[in-house]
Amino acid sequence: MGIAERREREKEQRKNDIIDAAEKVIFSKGLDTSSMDDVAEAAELSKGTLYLYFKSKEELYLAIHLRGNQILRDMFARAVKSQQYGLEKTRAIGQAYFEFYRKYPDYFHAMIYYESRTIDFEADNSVARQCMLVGKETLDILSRAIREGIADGSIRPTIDPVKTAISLWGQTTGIIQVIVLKEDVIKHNHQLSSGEIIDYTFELIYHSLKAD
Amino acid sequence: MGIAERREREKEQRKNDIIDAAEKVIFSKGLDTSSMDDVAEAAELSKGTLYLYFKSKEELYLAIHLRGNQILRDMFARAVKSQQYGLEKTRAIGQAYFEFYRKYPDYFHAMIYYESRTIDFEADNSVARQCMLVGKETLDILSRAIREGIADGSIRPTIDPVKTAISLWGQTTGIIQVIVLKEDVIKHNHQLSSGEIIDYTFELIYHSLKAD
DNA sequence: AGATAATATGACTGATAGTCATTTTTTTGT
DNA sequence: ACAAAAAAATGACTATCAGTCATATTATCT
Repeated sequence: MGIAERREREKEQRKNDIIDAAEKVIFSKGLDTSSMDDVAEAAELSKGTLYLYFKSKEELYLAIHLRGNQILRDMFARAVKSQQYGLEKTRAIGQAYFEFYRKYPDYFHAMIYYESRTIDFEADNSVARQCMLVGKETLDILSRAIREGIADGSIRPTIDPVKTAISLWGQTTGIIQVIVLKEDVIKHNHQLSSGEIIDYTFELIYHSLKAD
Repeated sequence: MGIAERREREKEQRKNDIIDAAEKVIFSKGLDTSSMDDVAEAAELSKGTLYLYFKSKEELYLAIHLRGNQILRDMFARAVKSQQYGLEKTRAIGQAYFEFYRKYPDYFHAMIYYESRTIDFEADNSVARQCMLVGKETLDILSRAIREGIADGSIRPTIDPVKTAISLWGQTTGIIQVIVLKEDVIKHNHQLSSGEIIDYTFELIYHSLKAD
């Protein structure tokens, strides 16, 4: 009998509806100023019901974060396919990251929100677990591109693919974060646009990887 | 008459006492779980009084952040003095940043807290203003080191000192942040220590700057 | 149809940021 | 030295909100 299955599907559906409502509210008002009552109203459910699907506001926000992670992973996968050589794949991944921020700034914000607090990914919390898994997949795409670059001779052979992937991940997240938060200050103090800084950063990274 | 001046001094002193108390509480319990009542009790003042000196919990935390910024700036200044050539100065700055995190993880956390939310530095808010100023001084130390490196031939001449300073600032903050938050995951998934990642990152950056 | 299980509700609780009328302390003018 | 004025400090109070739970509604099973 398919009743249990249907129920499972409906539960998933409702979960998604709640995330949709939460996005609508949080993306328009900001996380801090959005209450669970706001989300409940947007979802046309009572607040208590939200807590049947997500055990805290934090976990609900983490579910939004997860969606962002999935989009980013898919963008990385597409970026890799767009280029032939590993070095260019790596650069394309960096550009995809920045494009992700441009296209989905709210998701990026959700991501960096979790960059400022420690989450217990080991906790038996399916959302946090999934986040970690998708994050690992994303990083794997990057380290694979680097490995390919070494194999095809576009990246210098002394490069360590895994260390480099982790390092680039941090570096790129960091520079985008600086741009998000200090764009105005940088424009005001140094007359530089975010695009210039980003492109320049990718040049630096490119230079640090390319075979001579 | 020196009364106004003494008052000014006393006010400054009290402000500092409050920040001391706030650090004690927040560094031991965490920001989210520390209440203004906790801080008030630690400062042996009523909560209302705190609000005479800081207009919000946020601003009080920003004052802690400012202290961290000042320490970091001073560490950068010392790092620069420790080396002769620009390229080595630049690397020493990076190492000083990581050392700052090691020595003052609580200040680092206060810093990245503000990396996840936009602050209005233009607001007539002396603490935010001071933060921005100290941040600018810190960045100037870095861009000066890079400029020196170009002049002394240790850094390649095509490097743009200001763009590079901004870029390295973001990259380094980003990689330390990744380490702070994902140290366990990285150890578990890739058997890599934070020291290895950091050293490797500095090698990459070094390679991207050095004259050939 | 009645019993049982699964979902949903919203009033309630506890915590806490921020306010403000009142009190206490300090300074000033005589 | 004292009263008036100014400055600093207080803590009870308000508003908001995350999270809970006893109760009600709806769906499923026999």
